This record gives sequence, C-alpha cells and structure tokens, in this order.
Amino acid sequence: MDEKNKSRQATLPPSLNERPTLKTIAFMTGLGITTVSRALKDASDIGAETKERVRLVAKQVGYQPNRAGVRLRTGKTNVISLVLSLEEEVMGLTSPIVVGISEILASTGYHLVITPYRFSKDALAPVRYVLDTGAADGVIISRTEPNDPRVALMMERNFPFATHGRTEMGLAHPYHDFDNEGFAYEAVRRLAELRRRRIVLLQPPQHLTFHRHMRKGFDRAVRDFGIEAVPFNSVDIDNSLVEIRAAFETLMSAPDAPDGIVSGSGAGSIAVIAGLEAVGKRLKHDVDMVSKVPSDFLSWLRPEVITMNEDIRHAGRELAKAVIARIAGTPAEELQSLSKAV
Amino acid sequence: MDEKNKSRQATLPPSLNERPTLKTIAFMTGLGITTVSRALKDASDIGAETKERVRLVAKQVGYQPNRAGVRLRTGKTNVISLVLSLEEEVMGLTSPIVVGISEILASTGYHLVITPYRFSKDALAPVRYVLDTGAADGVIISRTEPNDPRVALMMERNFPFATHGRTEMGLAHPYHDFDNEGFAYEAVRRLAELRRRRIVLLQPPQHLTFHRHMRKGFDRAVRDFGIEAVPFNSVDIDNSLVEIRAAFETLMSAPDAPDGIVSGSGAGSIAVIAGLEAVGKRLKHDVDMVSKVPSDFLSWLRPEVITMNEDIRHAGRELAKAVIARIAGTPAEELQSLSKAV
DNA sequence: CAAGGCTACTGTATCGTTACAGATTTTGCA
DNA sequence: TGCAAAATCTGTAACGATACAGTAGCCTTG
Repeated sequence: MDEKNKSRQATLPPSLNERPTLKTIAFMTGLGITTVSRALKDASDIGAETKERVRLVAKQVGYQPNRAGVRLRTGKTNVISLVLSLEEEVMGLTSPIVVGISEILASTGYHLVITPYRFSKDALAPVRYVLDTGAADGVIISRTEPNDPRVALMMERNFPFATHGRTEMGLAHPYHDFDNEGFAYEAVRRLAELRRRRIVLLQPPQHLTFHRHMRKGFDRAVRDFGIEAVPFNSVDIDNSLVEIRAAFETLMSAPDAPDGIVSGSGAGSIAVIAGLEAVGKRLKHDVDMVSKVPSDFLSWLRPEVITMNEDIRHAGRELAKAVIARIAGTPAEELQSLSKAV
Repeated sequence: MDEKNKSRQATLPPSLNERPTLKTIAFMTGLGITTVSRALKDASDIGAETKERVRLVAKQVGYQPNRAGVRLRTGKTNVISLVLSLEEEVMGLTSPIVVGISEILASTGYHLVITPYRFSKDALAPVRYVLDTGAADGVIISRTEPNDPRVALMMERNFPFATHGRTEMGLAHPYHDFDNEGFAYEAVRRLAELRRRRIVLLQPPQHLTFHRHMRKGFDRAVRDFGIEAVPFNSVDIDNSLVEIRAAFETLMSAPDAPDGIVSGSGAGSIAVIAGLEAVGKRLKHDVDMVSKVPSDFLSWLRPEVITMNEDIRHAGRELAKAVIARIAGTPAEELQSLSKAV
C-alpha cells in the first residue's frame, strides 16, 4: 500500500485527545520532529520565528516531554532521591525536610523520590542502588558520619549529592549542616548565666559527625565558663524515650546530680523531662535545660525549657538547592552551608 | 565492512562494567533478546532449562531492568505518587505515612514519588499532572472531602488510587480511614465517666469528610450520655496554634466554660492546653481532655490528657497495599479499611 | 561567478524494552 | 511414514526523545 510516500518524518496525524508528543507538534507545524525538539530547547540553529511558532503550538496542546523518552535517550532522570532511614522515625524530622526539598523542586523539572533503607548497617545499599540503576540524577543523605562510605562511593563515581551534616574525609562535597558546635556552646553559656555549675549533655550517637561538633562546642564552653561537665554516656539521642528516661531518673537522683542539661534532640528532651520530674526535680528550680528542637511544640508545653530551633525545612531547601547546583556543575566548595539556631 | 553478518540480534559483545541489559544476557547465553526478556518473565513458550539458565546469568551479572525502557514501551511507571500538601505541615503527619508506605513498597518494584501542592485550592493540580503525564501507576491522597473532585477525576479516568479518608459520592474506591466517629464517641464517653457535663469539640475543618464523622460520633455520645455540647466554631484543627490558643483562652474564661474537651488533633491540643492554662485552669481539676494523637509525645508531657492514638504509619501501610492491589485489579470494595485508636 | 560559509532545517540511528508475527524443530498420532 | 500440532525460539517495529551527520538554499567575497 501507500507506506513509502513519506518525505516528512511525521506523516500520520497523531490522534487527538492522546497525549501530545513531538510528533504531534511536528505534524501541526509542518516541521520535522528534530526541528521541534531543537526549537523547544532554544537551540541556536533554529529560526526565531520558527521557535516562536513551535512554542506557541506546544503550549497550546499542552505538550510535556515524555520523561521515559528523555531518560532512555539521555540518561537524565530528572529525579532527586532522598535516602531515608525508616528507623530515624523518632519525632519526624522527615516531614519538614521533605517539605523543604519539595518547595525547591516544585519550580524545577525534578521529582522527589524517597529511597528508604531499613537498618543502619544497610545505609550503603540504597545509595548503591541509585548509582547502579541510575535511578536519580542526585542524592540527598543524612545521618552523616565522619568517614562516610556513602560519600566515598559517590565521590568516587563522581555522582552529584548533598549531605545533611558534614564529613571529615578531606573531600569537598555539598552539604548543609546545623551549627551544633555553636548550639552547644551557646546552650552552656546560657546555663552558666543562670548560675548552673554541673552540666550534662544528651548527645548524638558517637558515630555521627555532629556528635563531634556538639561535643566540641560543649567542651569548649565548659572550659570557657568554668563549668563542671557531668560524664554521661549511657544513652544518646538515638535511644528510645523509655531508655532515656530511665537513664535520667538514675542520673538525676544521684547525690551529685547535674543542675543543667543540654539536650541535642527535641524528642529526647521529652524523656529527659519525664525522668527528672519522676524523681521530684523541677525545671527552672532544681535544674535548667536547653534543648535543640525541630519545632516549637516543646516550648508550648514546657516553656521553662530554653529552646533553640533547628529549621529542618530550611535545611531541606538548602540541600535541594545544593544538589541541583551540583548537577548543573557548580563546584562543591560553593555549595556548603551552615545554619544557626533561630 | 562486516556489518550485515548478523544472524543474531546481539552480536557485539556488550562491554563489561557497563550496566547489563537484556542484550548482555542474550550475548552471554547465546539466546535472542526476545527470548531473554520472555524467559525472565517466565513466559510459557520458553523452555524450562532455558529459563533457568537465563535467570542464573541474569542474577550473576546483576541484571535489573531499565525502568525507562519498560516505561517507554509499556507505559508502566512502577511509581506510586503520594500527593502532599506543603501546608498540612503542622506537627508532621507526613513522616509516618511516608514511612508506612515505604515499608510496603520496599518489597515491591515500586518507587515512591512525592507530588506536592501548595494551596488547598490547587489540590486538583497534582492529580491532574499525574494523570496527564502518566507520572505514576497509582496515587495516594489525603485530606479527603465528601465530594472530592480528585476522586471524581480519577474514577472517571479509571485510574488506581487510594484515599486517606472516605468520601460520600456513592462511588466505591479504595480507602483507609481512622474511625473518627468511634473516637469522638469514646472520648465523650470517657469524659462523661469522669462526670464532665459540658463538653466542647475541637474539630476538623468543615470541608473535610472526617469532620462529619467526628461530629457524628460526638453528637451521638452527647445524646446517649446526656451531655451538654458547648457550641464552638471559631477555630478548627487547621488553624494555627496561636489562633487556637486565643480561642480557647476566650472560651475557657467565660462563666459557662466547658469542663471537658475533645481534641481532634495532637498539635491542636498543645494550643488548647496553653489556652486553658493561661486563664488559670488546670487539667484533671477544672477540666478533662481527650485528644487524638499521632504519637505519644503528648502523654509524656501532659499525662493528665487522655490520649487515643491514631497509627498513621499503619495507615500508610494500608494505603500502599490498597493502591497496589487496585493496580493489580482487586475490586475497590475489597480495599476499604477502617482502624480504631490503639 | 565559483567557492566557501552561514542559516535553517531534517532523516537516521539509538537508548532498553516488549508486542507481535513468524520460524524452526520436535512431538504426537493416524 | 506423513503431517498437523505443539514447543521453542527469534527478528522487527515501536514507545518518545535526542545526538549526529547531513542537506538545501542563500549570502559573501575575491
């Protein structure tokens, strides 16, 4: 039959009320598919008037590039993957970070994909998955360690990513971090100002980088203000609330109990308060407390606690901006930011 | 040159340490690409021994189907989209639902994509986007309304979805919902048991379906237990904490203030407590309160409040299971579930 | 006015997969 | 033995996009 009479690529009228493709626009404008493709990306070898016409028709029919097509041909996924531990689900830091990232991605072509992992020891698996399958153009990770194998892997493969938290590997990569050192220093300073003399720190787990930062700020302030740091390693902010409460019940009922507490986590603070109140101590009277918090719920219910807010949503925004810029080629050194308590 | 001597599809040895494709396996096994493809999907026209061989090699080389290829050819995205309001970010219900969904999707081939929208009036936009671009195989939405245009649209297009919350459109669709009627009824019952007689309800906004459920349970209990329901419509759980506190300050300082409170939201309860305490009332003495909560933080800080837990993570799991089953063809009627406070 | 260069456009091949329509060999049975 | 049916396997085309290598026409320029 009449199958060979094509001088154009696009000969058959693409049926309406199907999703428009380049072919649709090519047919409507009488141009070649290639021309339409290049016109839409504003290539230099397409006439100005043609571009205008193509853009108009594209808009008219509501053209949106088929992501699978682009991805297959170019390898670009237009996806940012947020790697999440299903366990760090204590007091939901996830919400605000997801919201922050979404806010930024909304005005770009990127989609946000959640890539979960179940146990801390599997933290590398999701990253490997993304790298091996090319599931995303960039990755955001959290719970960063000083010597983080995920960072090493992605750097080695030259894969764009940003970390919530810093590393200590001598490698420059995009990150956003809260100034935990500043937080701890300031926290101790405030307690010192309130004439507290024996201060304890509920700190992050040892293996996370920000443990060091917080510790550093705490220790420095302790020296600067002549405070006695109460040794305390039985629990950290990753322990369950029940464990934290138990530990603080013990600690606070000892004869040499601390009179000041710095808590590195809002959720942890709840358990701390429960613990100290269980042994009859009262905030502001027997003990003062400064807590880092992700939202202001604690100050509503226990205004006696001094809170310093870590804006996780802002962190999400910064991280999203950083990965995208990294993908676009911005040097990692320019994509590192720190934020203070607000 | 020697370019036409192919009796096989796969002639050129696919370079190693590139991502393996069907071609790689075809080359290694000496089979055709089609055969490999069909062998891996256990098609009936492939020999048992061949299938075994193909599976072995596939596993050996770590073959994972290229999603873009599959998606382009079949239209199947292997993506579930969670449609999220960037505003419902009060007290993060997002975290647990994301975690719950992820838990289920982890053992399937599905990825989770977050599709956000900014303002309530744009709620339809993300759904339309997914439908128009084929961005996902299924959608999960929340903040369901009795007559929900999103539901209408997806039903009309016969697109798989599940809703967090029910509708009242006479259409059967998959949903998971918390038994808000049961919650409110039980809440009032408990307050009645504590000899409270004038009870107020901090309810969801009128336009959401579960407003009706909660209201219904509340009103029925009020009748059953001979309680006086205190009229209160100045704020709902979608108002800011500051607004809620202000409203409750006013309410609780009135001469005929309620002596019992039912709160439909954990975050809202915080503001309620702040409000009543600001005017000198005390929980358990002047007033009792029952609150629906998504986590147990409230009972740690205000054990005087009676809490009833809504397991959002479980809801996420149920919703994920429901969409997937719907995609697989299970009738909507079999994918509807309700859960009670735990 | 020929040669070269520029502008504007286009066809072909390809990414990885699967639907479809064969093709080849083996088996079953009269 | 002959031949249809069954059992296996395979090539081609297509999904939608883009990289690449053109082509055609027109304008300079010496």
